[in-house]
Amino acid sequence: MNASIHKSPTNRKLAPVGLAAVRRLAVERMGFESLRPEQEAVIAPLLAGQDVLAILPTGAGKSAIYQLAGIVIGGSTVVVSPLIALQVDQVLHIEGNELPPAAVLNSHTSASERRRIFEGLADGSLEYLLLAPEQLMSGPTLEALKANPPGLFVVDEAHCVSEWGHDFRPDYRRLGKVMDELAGNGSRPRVLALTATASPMVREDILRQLGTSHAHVYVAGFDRPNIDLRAEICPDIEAKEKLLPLRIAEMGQAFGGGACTGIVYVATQAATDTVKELLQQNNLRATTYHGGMSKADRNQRQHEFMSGQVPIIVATSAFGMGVDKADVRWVIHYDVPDSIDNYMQQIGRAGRDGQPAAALLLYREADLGLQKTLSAPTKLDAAKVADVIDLLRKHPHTPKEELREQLIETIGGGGKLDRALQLLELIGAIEMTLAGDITPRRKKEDSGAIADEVVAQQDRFRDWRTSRIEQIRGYALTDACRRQTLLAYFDAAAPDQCGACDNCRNGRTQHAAKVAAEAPAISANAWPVGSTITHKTLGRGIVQGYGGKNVEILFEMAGKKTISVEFARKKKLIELA
DNA sequence: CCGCCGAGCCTCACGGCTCGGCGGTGGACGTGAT
Repeated sequence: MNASIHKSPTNRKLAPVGLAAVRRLAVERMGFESLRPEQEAVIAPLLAGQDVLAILPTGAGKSAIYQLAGIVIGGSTVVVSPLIALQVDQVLHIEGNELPPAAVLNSHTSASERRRIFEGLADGSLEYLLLAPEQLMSGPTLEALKANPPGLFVVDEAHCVSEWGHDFRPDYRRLGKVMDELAGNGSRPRVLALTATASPMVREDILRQLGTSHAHVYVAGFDRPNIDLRAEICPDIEAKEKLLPLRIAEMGQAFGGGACTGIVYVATQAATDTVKELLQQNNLRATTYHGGMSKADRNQRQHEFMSGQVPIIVATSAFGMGVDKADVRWVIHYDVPDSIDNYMQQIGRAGRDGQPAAALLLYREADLGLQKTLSAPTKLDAAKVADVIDLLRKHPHTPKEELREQLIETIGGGGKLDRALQLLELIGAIEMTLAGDITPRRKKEDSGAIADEVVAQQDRFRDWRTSRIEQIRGYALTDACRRQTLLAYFDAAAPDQCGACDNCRNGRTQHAAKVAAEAPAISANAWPVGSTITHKTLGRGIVQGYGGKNVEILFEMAGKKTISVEFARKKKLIELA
């Protein structure tokens, strides 16, 4: 599907006169009564020339922020968005309001359309250009933007930078370099990164990757108080099979009787069918959705669910981004997700209308294993990495395509080479341009030692991924208030007891609070929760909380660790950063 | 690293059990062939 440049009658630039102009535009073009405080809190620093990372809950009007600010800030607005379908939705939304022209650019864009887009950038008639990060790696697109630098560079769904940039979609990691290239012409655009969920670690990762470490970070809050939180421990698959239809039926009753809308998340594509059959045996109508289906199938099933023809959708994590159905009453995880980050994203699809909704996690210990395999990064062999380094040093003038073939022969394909190069660059052993030209650095050091560093880096990444899965276990098994547990992960304030989770309802929370109160009060004299610290061997991390005599720290590279406060003090291991 | 499957075992017709080997396990863009 291709959205074309829309020649709207409002095709004129407005003078950059600041917030007053944005407020007026919001009323005139979008029909708002006024801007929301969160929107102003993001737009104001942007207009003042700052980069901004904004974490705003769904429904806070994220797109309006860049749509309005983009007009007032001179130059075009480039919007990086992870899915073509999302980009097309955005363009349709822009065209529905009286906003300047917008276009999407991707591999399906025809040559003539592409030419019109580049012309639009050159003569200033195109305001919004929506594309995926991969598109920015194409020479012509980058050249067109360098020739006509945008005023505002938006990274929508910015958690993808951290979530996918490490391995799945590495071009997300190269966005910082794209901006460096744009800045090479003396005009680095202002950066606006937008997302609904980002833990402190993910925030730091996003800013580091985008090269905007001094950005203004605005967090509007994570809590979705209308979503009731529950988890049930299931010893085996039979328990899950029994509970799922039962709980769905109960929710139907609780939320007004009859079939009510919900999402069942499963871990594998095959499980979408088996769980759908399980539901059908219990007279529950459901459809399925996963990434292995054809585009047409996916569209059809999504439509069936969105339009209310089928109340339940059984899906892998492929389902959800950009899904904005107001009346989803419940989200049930039949299999555990891979992290609290993704859990929050997925349950956030319930209760968008503000009415009561529920999120239930069916936790089976053995399900963690699958997530561990799925999210485990590729293994790198130190000897082969050393060979790669030697090859790079020996052949600085080999044409890069030829060199790449040799490198793949050395280390293997399947992303291994790209990951190795990415890590070599991270530790400063090579420099790499967007075009893929590589310059070796640290040439006097032993290639074996550098390779060990690369492998150690990869191991720490693996540990971080594993620790995220471990925290799902923590959430499932906790006696504390579930809302508090989730919000603490995101470093967000929470009441002692929310009253809207299973633990609060059955009194477990009060017991947990009593135990905590009886533990020695150590946190006051140690490092405040939420503060950034440096550990002698484990590096930078964020204090997440205290349990007994231990402090829990989420490290950038090493993941979550529990450390004895007394030991850390005695050895002077931890210092406030 | 889980779970499925077949082999082997126990014992006497068939089924139930254990054990070891091995296959499968998310997410999207792009390019280029048909």
